[in-house]
Amino acid sequence: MTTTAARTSPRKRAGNGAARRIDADEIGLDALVGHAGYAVRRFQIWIFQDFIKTLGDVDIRPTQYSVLTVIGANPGLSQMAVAKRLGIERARLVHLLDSLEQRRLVKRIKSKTDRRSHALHLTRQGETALARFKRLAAEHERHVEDKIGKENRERLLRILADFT
Amino acid sequence: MTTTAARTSPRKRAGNGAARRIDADEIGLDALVGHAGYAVRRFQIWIFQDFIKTLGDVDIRPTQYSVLTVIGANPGLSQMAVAKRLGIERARLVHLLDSLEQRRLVKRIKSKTDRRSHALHLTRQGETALARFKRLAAEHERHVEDKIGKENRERLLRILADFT
DNA sequence: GGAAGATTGTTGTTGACGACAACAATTGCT
DNA sequence: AGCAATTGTTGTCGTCAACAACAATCTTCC
Repeated sequence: MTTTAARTSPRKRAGNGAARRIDADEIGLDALVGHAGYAVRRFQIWIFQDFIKTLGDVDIRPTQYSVLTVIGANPGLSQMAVAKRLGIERARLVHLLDSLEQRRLVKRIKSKTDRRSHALHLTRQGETALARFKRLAAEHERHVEDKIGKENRERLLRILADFT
Repeated sequence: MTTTAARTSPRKRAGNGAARRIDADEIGLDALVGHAGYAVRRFQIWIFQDFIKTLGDVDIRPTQYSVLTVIGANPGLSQMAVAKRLGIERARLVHLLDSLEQRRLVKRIKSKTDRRSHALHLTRQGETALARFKRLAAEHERHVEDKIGKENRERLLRILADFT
């Protein structure tokens, strides 16, 4: 509770009113550099924006893409199973599926073994649409490579493999 | 537009109703593996939750911490400068500062050189509080190390250095 | 077999957050 | 002096996570 870490070299003595014009990128981040969370947050914003832009023509957002992909690879899953696997709240998945079902990409089929749950399937057009989405997503992934480098991207995927 | 990539090996024939119990982690992610965005999103969620939990006693969220840190390292900045540097909307920063000012951590001082803008400063208690926050944030960062490994964390920071 | 407890999908609320638009006060440009 | 740009502010809208409550339906246990 002493003063040791209190002030970490203020870069600019500001008696009171801000003095001269500040060039916006000469502002120190101090402790923020070295915080993984900050870097990851900024990167994630960049990556999502590029994804949304790249898949803009087909109007598919990252979460929607992840839902479609999982259903496509595991037809018949329940909403609970999809939600748990993707780390989405099941309350949230309801709206996502409402939207995807209105667009005729997904079907909710009443399960006969458990009448509480729905078995999720892609429609025919859902499957062909997903194929197109995957091509666009691959293009997005190439943008990531261009941004951080091919090797760095692979390194990053390896580091974060446990979180998938 | 053909059928090439349409269905990528559904792991489980689901005639209609979902058959047996699904063990929740035997669900394939298919194309999602290999997408940097997905891994980064999951990691970011983990990291934020740990940050919020670790700084739970002092009730400081990541964005608040970043604002305090930048002001602490660059006293006298305008709201515009802080917002631009951190990639926050200036509209959003208004509420953040309202909250931090109510908690007596930050002062808005009317600039004399530009009467539109405010010079942002930490209060006395803001400085001592930030020192404590930094210690807790360092503890959080240690959790990250425990999770992905010391070298991996450094590698990751190096890869994403451009985004800070 | 039947009561008690858990699960599934659904609806609704709250709060953090980003994206915009509009506005008054002030500054800068010319 | 006049007009465009900037700064802080207020407000709206949409996304998203976290909860809580509920009806219908399993599951468990006696």
